[in-house]
Amino acid sequence: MDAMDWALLRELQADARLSYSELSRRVHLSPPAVAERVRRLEENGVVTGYHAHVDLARTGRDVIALVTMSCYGATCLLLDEAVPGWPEVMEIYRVTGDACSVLRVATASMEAFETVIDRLGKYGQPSSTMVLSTPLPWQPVLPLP
Amino acid sequence: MDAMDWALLRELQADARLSYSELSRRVHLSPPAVAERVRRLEENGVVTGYHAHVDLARTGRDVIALVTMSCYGATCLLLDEAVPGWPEVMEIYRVTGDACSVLRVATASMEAFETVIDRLGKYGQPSSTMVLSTPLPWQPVLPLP
DNA sequence: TGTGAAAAGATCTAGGT
DNA sequence: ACCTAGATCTTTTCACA
Repeated sequence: MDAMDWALLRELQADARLSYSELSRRVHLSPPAVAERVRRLEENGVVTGYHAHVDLARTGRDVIALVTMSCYGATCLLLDEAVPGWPEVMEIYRVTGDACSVLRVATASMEAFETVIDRLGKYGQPSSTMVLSTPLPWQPVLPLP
Repeated sequence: MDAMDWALLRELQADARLSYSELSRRVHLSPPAVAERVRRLEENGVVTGYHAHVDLARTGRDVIALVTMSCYGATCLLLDEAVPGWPEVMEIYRVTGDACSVLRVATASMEAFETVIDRLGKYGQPSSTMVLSTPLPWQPVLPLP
């Protein structure tokens, strides 16, 4: 992970669709050398994927919430392989504290959100905090000073 | 937003670096037609960007936390344009409830995390929950049934 | 690790249905 | 809105430093 790798990460985090030749211009390296370095960043698991980001509101997901689950024991949500497949569940974090996990949930309506909460109730006690807006939806990973 | 748009969104969320010709094979449409539809999805703000995702642990960010900020009033964190620029702050959500916002923070060490908390203390009361692991780091936005 | 050059493949533009 | 086709640009491969 030298300065060149960080330069490539910076560019690919900002725009994952940049061509190798455009990348090569920006970091001052030949296209094959860029391709080789990017391949290694992928192989070493530094880059975990390239994803288009989608505006939730513009795709009909008007209700977004952070749901804190308290469900220690055999019924814990984290033990069920199926939950990460629910399309309303965008992220799951296992956390310290009174709760066991935090989920980011996005549904089309409050009614749809209610049925997700009902389904989550099988695993433990859900506690919901509604997201009003997202002042910072995403920030690239940069080298820390 | 017809079935073809959803097919393109599905593919570009799974792999943002797919070429238009590879996309055209997968959705059974000519490359120029694919390019035109993708251009419109970008223009309409449905697609907000294409981003390489980076493994935080493999880039030296060993401490991840969800920090809930209670800071209503003139000193509120959400009023300071500078905070979204801090490299340790990966996401900011404005939320309902006793708190005003939730931040996802990633630092190299507990010591570095402590200094971020100290800096956040200027805006209000931070309450930290540590992230032990991330069973679901990301889920694509799919059309809901 | 890196480069340069040639083959293979992708994109863009134009004209047509 | 979509397709085809040709010109241009990009990616990939490979010999070599």
